[in-house]
Amino acid sequence: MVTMRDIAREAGVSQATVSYALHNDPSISQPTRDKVMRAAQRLNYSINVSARTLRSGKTNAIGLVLQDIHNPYSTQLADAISSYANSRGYQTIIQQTLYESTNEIAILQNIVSSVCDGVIFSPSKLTVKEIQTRLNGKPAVMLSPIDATHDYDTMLVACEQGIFTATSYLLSRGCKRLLFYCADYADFDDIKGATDSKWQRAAGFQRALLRNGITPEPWQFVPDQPWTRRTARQAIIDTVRSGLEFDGVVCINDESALGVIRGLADCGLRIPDDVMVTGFDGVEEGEFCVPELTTVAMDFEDYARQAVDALIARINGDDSPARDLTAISRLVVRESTR
Amino acid sequence: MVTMRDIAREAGVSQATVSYALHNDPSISQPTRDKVMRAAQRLNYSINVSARTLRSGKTNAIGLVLQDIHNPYSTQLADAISSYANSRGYQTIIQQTLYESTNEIAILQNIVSSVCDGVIFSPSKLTVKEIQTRLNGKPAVMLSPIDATHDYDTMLVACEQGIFTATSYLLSRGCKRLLFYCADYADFDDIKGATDSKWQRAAGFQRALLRNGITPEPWQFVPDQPWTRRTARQAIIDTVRSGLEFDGVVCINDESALGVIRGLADCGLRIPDDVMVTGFDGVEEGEFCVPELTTVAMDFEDYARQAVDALIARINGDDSPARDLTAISRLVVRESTR
DNA sequence: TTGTACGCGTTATCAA
DNA sequence: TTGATAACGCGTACAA
Repeated sequence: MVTMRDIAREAGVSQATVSYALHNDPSISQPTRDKVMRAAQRLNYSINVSARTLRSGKTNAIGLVLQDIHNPYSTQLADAISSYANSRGYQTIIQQTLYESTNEIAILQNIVSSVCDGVIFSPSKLTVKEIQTRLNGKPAVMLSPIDATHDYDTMLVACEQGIFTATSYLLSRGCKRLLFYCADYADFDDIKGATDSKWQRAAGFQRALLRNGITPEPWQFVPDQPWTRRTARQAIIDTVRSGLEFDGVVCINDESALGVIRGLADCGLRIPDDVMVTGFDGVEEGEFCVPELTTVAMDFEDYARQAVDALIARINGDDSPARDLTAISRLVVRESTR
Repeated sequence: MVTMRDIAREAGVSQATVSYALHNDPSISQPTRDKVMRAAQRLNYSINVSARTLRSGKTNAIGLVLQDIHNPYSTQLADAISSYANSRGYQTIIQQTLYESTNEIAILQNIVSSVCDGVIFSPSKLTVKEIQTRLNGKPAVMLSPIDATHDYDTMLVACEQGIFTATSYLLSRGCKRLLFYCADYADFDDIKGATDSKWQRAAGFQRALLRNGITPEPWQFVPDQPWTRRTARQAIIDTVRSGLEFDGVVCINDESALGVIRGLADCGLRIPDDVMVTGFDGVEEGEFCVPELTTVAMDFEDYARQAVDALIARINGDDSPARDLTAISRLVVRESTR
């Protein structure tokens, strides 16, 4: 390994001079700087990141902790965040908790161990308070937490509003028997104040029905499932086979919607003629499936920008009160609705 | 930040004793160890990774450098590799070169800076020789390089064989007018020895035709394109509009195949009745698109295991001659063929 | 304008 | 069985 000492020897200066020269410190003369630069080139020098971090306390990296990167939403989010962080001079270290609190704890440990300067964290089992005690003062931005505290900047998605929009759209297109995929049935009064993203989405569905004079009924709710293509496909097949009649499915996210589309195809139902389908997220796959997916699309770039900007501000010492941030979303009408 | 010194003070021992105790060194007595452990718990200690790395020279991380993580193949590969590396006690740091040699160089710099103990590298512009000089002796495993050297273990995919299998299958199902998406037409003799994965795939297509007594002709080759859904969709639409008749498309990868399926749907053609389609990779999306995609599926777990095992062996000092490694692939027949 | 000296938190060697 | 002490490579106050 080539160190600054090696360059110093090669260039006939001290190690400190090398450090200054490589950082373009104005106190170094141009000839000396050139001499150092050339020596560094010749020896193929590259700085030791551990030593720099140990000395400076800065890593120039942010952590991105997601529950699971094995789905298009997460990978698209990771892509957007790492690209934008990069443009702001930060590396991104991506980790997944796989819905295990032990992993959450281990990752938090690791983050505090000066692996990164701050973290964008999507909690799954741990509450914000529990996270906070383990974070030991490291800056963090939370992604849709279970409990609403105001200790950290929080990225929100307008779930209730988005599903309300999608549902209203399906009603306006003539759907009479709408299904919501997926949530267990609950009274509107029980869920309308929920902070949990699942219940917010269910609430948006119910509000749209009520607004149109329809009282939500239990049959309209396909029971709670993991939000994956595989489970959605099977669940909708089972629903069709049960003999239930419906002409539209409001899906809780795009991945489920893709599974629902596939399951309806398995049953020989035509989309949108027999059944209309909407998603929620705006993942790329929705542009290329057959039929293309009508969805409430989030602006991933906007989301990434807001989250990363907030985190970097905190890293740089911003101590203003925690803020709630919401990314832009909009309805994108494609082929899965008429 | 809590350091070993703080624990030492808290537990009334020296800092070195703390280090030994935390590493379960047998020379520390049980009572002392307990005392230290409790103190560490109390203070919510977590080790400083930079200091450990600086001192030990080991990072317990591997780099994964891909050309582009914005596609299902790459994300699935990244997922498989990081999961398996994790099970072997290594963190994975994922980076993308975005097909820019400047990025490749910058990332190599960064890797050499003791950010990780070794790297799994997918070259795009740089030759293996160029990479080697910049790698400065760091262990590496190459993913399908442009030039075949034998300085590094190399992960190969049986491209020629795989496309041969897919093409042969379509011929056996009665296809008479096959298209290959996508490669510019070239004589079989020109390409049969190619190492480049694109030409290997084209060669597999041609060999299957020749084996069945068919002479490949230029009209069968849709011109070279980026391997994305979007370009494939447009290209196949243009091909149909040009009036060319065909009854099967052998696609160079799954993502292209998904675009082709979508483009054929745009043209009102039925799959597999009017046109059959095959892919190559085995990405998950192929199980859920309409129709499901027949493809030559690689075993991502097997691929990840071989690549990571080889790299870790090198990190641990294995200096046997470089080996070529090939992941298992097999034809998976689904709905896009009859 | 450049060099000296020290410390960041850890691990490893040697004494005690 | 434990404790001093010296590195690891870099950044920076301060001296020259």
